[in-house]
Amino acid sequence: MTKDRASLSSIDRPRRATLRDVARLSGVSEISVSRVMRDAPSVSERLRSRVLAAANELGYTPNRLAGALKTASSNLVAVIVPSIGNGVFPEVLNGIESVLAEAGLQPVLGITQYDKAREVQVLRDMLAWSPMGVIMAGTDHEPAVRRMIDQHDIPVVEFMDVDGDPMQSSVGISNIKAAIAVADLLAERGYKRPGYIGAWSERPDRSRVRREAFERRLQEVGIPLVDKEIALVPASAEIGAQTTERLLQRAPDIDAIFFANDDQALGALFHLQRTGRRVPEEIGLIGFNGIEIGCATPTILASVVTPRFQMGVETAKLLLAKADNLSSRTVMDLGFEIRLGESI
Amino acid sequence: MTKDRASLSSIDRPRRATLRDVARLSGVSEISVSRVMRDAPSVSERLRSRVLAAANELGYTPNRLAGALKTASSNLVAVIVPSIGNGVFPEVLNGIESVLAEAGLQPVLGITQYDKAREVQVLRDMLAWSPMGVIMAGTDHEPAVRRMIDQHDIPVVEFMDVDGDPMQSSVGISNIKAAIAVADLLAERGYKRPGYIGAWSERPDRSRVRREAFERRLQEVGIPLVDKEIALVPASAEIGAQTTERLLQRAPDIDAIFFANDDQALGALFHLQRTGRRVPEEIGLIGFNGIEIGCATPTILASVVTPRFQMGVETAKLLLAKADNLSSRTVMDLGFEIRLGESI
DNA sequence: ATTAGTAATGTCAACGTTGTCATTTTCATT
DNA sequence: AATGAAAATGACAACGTTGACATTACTAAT
Repeated sequence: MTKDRASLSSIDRPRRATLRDVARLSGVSEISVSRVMRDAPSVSERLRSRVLAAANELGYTPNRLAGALKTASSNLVAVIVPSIGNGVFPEVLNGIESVLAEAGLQPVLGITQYDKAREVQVLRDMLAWSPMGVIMAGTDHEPAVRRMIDQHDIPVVEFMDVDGDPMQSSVGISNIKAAIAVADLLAERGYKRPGYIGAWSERPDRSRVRREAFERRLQEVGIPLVDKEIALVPASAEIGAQTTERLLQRAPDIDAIFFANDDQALGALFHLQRTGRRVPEEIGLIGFNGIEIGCATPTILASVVTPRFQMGVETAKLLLAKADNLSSRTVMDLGFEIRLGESI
Repeated sequence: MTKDRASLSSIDRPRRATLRDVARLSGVSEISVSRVMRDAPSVSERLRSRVLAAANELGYTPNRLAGALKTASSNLVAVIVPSIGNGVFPEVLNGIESVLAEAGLQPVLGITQYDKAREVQVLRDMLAWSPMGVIMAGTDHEPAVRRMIDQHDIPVVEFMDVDGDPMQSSVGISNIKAAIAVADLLAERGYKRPGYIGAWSERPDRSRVRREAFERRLQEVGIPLVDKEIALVPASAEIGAQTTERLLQRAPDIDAIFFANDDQALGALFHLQRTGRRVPEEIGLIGFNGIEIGCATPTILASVVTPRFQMGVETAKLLLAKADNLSSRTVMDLGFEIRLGESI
């Protein structure tokens, strides 16, 4: 019964230093240490340096869990994307991160695998950490998502898509406008028998929206869609080659194809060239997203170039703005650009 | 002086429900609610359902900040990568996430921009959240990194590279072995005048390690490196074309090039074909990483195929294992595969 | 030297959980 | 019915921080 304190944690190894430890060592109060660590005002230079020295000596690291609990706010930002496999989300993420890091915020990553139910689960898990904001892809969610957001009332920005109805704000491009632009382009260039190729059963929904708009517009301009082929698996160059082959088997007279993504489009381009079909003379190709490699191919791939990095940047910036003014509502259409290339 | 409580938060809007609220509504103690929410043992079915009903009615979400503070442990995992722009880290991340999600863990993403000082800062910020583990790229860090890890004693797995000396465990491939394999391949195929192309001033260091091993081995097998060209900017297809052109300008008799990455290699491949040089007859090309698109090109790109997704998976699995047994030390060499393709 | 006003520091009580330990209930045995 | 053991529930005190408010130390004006 001699020893009475500090024998709780495992023998000897000093547990993580706390404010109290720093306070004791530097002979000031805990709150003063807290103020120094947070660069709060009203701290004398003398006290500050004394505290800093002690903190340094102990290797003190603030415990954000405690701080965030007390202040009911954190520097965490929930970032929810459907996937990180293909090239589009990493680039947006990159933009998001660059802005968040600047502002001292930390992204917590959630991946939904294009599964709406999972999205709800992921969001729930993230909200448990009281993030200061939420960034998520797309505007089409389970009702539970909106409820949760409302309850926590926390800023949210949805990115990718500007066609849908956002909970608060959205940043992206209009897939419908893009589809129309491509349809018009095909008509203008004199194509008569257009086809369409997609992947992964049109996940996410916005690719379906785009295709439907494409079909509608083609109808309007008098060159209705001849046929389409939607792969069941995620997009890839190889799948692009396969789906193209299948599509052309069924409808050999197709003279142009609009792809849901550049991976498939490139696969198709290479495949057609390999098998001796001339692009764009015999068949025109246009992809979607405008990935960098498409600019370097012997035949430059035509594509709808989406501003992915910028989208991330603007999304994050908008979130920061909303943190100050929650009620603001913004829909930011960043627009796209059609790179004509040589394949159409 | 009539009203006395609950008038703190903004008028009317109910703040987030807590355990206490659920407890009151269901007429049980807070700790019981806690137990139900955590699926702790020793809870009767009757109580469980009563609590669940109340929790549901209030839309209760546990506050992990409080829980984690109390238990001094979280389900957060710090994941620190140099970049998310190029194709390699997203794929690893993908693997990591798939395993973490399965285990109910959440990745917090930190990006260092290949900056060692920034890595320290990022790690510090993340440790403030008491993550249950840390995953970081590479084995070469500032001394402060190791100190922080030691102090928090927390499991860490370093991925990418298995040549260096890990803090605890590492998962990846040996860049040195890969470099040797490529050098040997070139010799074996009868190339006499090899060149090398890299990017971004050889960030990260492991690309430098690889090149040096490459040079050393070439020396050994009697076909010393003729020349190299390291771009100052990040890798891309376009840069690949430029650097190749520059290299060949200086040393037109180079008959094979080893690239630090596939983006540059593909850019080079396309560029050479565009400008009428035959690959591999006049010049052989081999890249690094084995990105998917390289398999689909008219001339299939030779490359060192790295198991990026698997690397992520094994890294995360290893972290989970270490969570149970902190002291375990493992170095897991996943190996690589050389895809010969048609460009060499 | 007194005063008033500001800057610097401190005390105390939360924030929402959960671990420990105490108490009560339940249930199979005798 | 009495007993004991196990299961179910609860009371209480932390976890490490910070906001509100109180106190003390300075500074400048009289």
